[in-house]
Amino acid sequence: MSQTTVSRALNGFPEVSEKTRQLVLAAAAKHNYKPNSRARRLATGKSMTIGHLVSVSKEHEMVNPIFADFIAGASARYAQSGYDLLLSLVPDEDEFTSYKELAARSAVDGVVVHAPRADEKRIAQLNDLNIPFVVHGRSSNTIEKYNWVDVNNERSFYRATQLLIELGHITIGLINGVAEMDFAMRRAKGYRRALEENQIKLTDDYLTHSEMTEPNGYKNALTLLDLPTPPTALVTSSIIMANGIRRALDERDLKLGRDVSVITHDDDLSYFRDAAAVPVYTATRSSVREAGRLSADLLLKIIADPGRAPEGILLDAELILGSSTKPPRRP
Amino acid sequence: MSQTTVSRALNGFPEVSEKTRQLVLAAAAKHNYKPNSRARRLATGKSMTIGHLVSVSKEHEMVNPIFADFIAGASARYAQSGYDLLLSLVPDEDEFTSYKELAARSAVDGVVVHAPRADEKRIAQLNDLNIPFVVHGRSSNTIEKYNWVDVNNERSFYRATQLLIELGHITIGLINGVAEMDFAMRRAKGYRRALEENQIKLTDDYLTHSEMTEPNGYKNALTLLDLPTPPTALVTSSIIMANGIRRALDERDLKLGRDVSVITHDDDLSYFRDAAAVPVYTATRSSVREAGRLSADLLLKIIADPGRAPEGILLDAELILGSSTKPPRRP
DNA sequence: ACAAGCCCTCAAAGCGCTTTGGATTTTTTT
DNA sequence: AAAAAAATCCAAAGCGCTTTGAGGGCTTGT
Repeated sequence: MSQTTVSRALNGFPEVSEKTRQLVLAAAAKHNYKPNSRARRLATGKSMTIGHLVSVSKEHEMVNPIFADFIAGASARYAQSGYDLLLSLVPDEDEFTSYKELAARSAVDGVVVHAPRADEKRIAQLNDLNIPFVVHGRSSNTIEKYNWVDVNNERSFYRATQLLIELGHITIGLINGVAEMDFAMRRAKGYRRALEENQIKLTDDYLTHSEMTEPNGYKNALTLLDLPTPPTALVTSSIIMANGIRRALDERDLKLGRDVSVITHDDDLSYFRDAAAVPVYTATRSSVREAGRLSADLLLKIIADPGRAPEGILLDAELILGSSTKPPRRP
Repeated sequence: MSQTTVSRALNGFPEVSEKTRQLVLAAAAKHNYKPNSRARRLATGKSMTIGHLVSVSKEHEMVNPIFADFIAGASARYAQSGYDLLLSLVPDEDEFTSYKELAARSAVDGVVVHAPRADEKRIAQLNDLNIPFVVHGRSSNTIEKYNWVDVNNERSFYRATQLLIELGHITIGLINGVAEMDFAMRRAKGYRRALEENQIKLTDDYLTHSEMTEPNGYKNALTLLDLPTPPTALVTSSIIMANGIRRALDERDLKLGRDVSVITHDDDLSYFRDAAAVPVYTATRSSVREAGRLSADLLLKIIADPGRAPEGILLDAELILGSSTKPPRRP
């Protein structure tokens, strides 16, 4: 049997009879034959690989656990379509170089951009390189068109803050992510808008920006609690920070909910799933794993149809009521 | 200038003059030329890719955040040597199929095996497939030789338990990982050995096994605290579970350290780094990122020299004193 | 100045597939 | 039953590199 026939049978071309196809498939299964990906990729001109470049700041060397869940979502989708997932953690100053290199050696058919900043150079760069990409998040100060999957950060933090205000809180802190990140900016915006609409004036002392680690949650919570007029409620950007905040409250002998209300953004991480009948935290919840799935989906569509107009997918974070929010204690 | 010369210049062969090489390099840099990886891989017969297959249990769909840090360590090492990292999350029943497929289509030059069980079929399977691999962890019930990088789990949990006993604790619980996992088994063994050596008899009620999530830490801590004779000290396998334990203590109005002592294993995750002058948790600490680096290192060595005798690298977890351990309160 | 030797360069083959275009066989039509 | 059409199959080219085996230019020795 000729090579052509085998190739056609395996790749589902119509020029081969069903009978032959079955024969070929049976033989392939028997000998555990799979076309060599290297040869196949060279012949087809596709690399059947999606790149995920995660930038790691040189000093901090941190990898946000949300990547694990995001990638878990994406990976499942790639597997379905026969794509491989190439993961690369790059020092952030080398980011562009890495993209360029990937493009030059044509190692990937597309990439996912993680953690965009409000000013994000990568978008223009990738458009220049003409390599299909999807951004997980958005970039406020970017005018170019691009494909993205994001959560309604501004609106959900507006709602979270609004909820606290309705409960009677007036002094509300925000323990946010790194200031340059787009999502952090949007969240701060939502928070500020809610305060303004209710004529609440708070200085920026009530707003902290940092990498969303547990220790930072702790530290920033302490800082806010030490203000002359400490907040009676906190909004925070990550359930991991919320864990740190809880520790800070504990140390001050304050009780979560009773003494200080907390609303957290909840990415629905598999190792921090808040699935009790009454959730521990009142939260703006949106599954990052689902975002991964959708991003992968969108990217594969773009690759299949390069002429496609850029699309944005906005996910709704739900505001979930838990037991970490109560009216402030009467003084 | 001929293709050969360019190829040789770029790949550092001695048959080309230094002058020519510089010329070629300059031209390559100018046009941003990088050899097409697909073609190169076909020609060389190497795929220059390392596979990381992470198995995800279908029901739980969980991705342990330690992967993020482990892979961060490994990724850096691969990048240095020009290798790509192929990440695949596979439902655990498909594990072997995935390895076989990867081997058949020769998509990777080697793989890293994550989270081995005490009975681990993958090791024999990979040996059969004759594909270079390194196990992160070990498999107690496996007689075959293989390369591994592991922490001294038994010893460090022995020491942790011993420390609690020396402080005066007699009722000590262990909140462990999934029972089938090799590391969990070793940790339980170390814990039991310390108890036995001190003639402390405790039923298995004081030992819980589960996925190492925050909610499980919480739930299992509550279970133990509800025993007729509740433990005055806990050992746990993950700092994430420790966060859950802290929440459980909080709910019972117990103070970490004062009322209940806790020692946790600490993988030194970047988002949970316990770096205070006096650490929050007394812990058996070992950087999983470093383990990633070492695993990658070892795997690349094996690939470079297939004749190599299998090697095991045993890392020492340090016992770090923090403020979560005190003598038990006098009743 | 010529031959020998060395260093550098080149043309061509091959990696294992896919894909094209033509050849062969089978089926359908009249 | 012969011709036309359809269904199969096959040989060969090509994907963009690396690598082999051979040729060309330059330096050195006599």
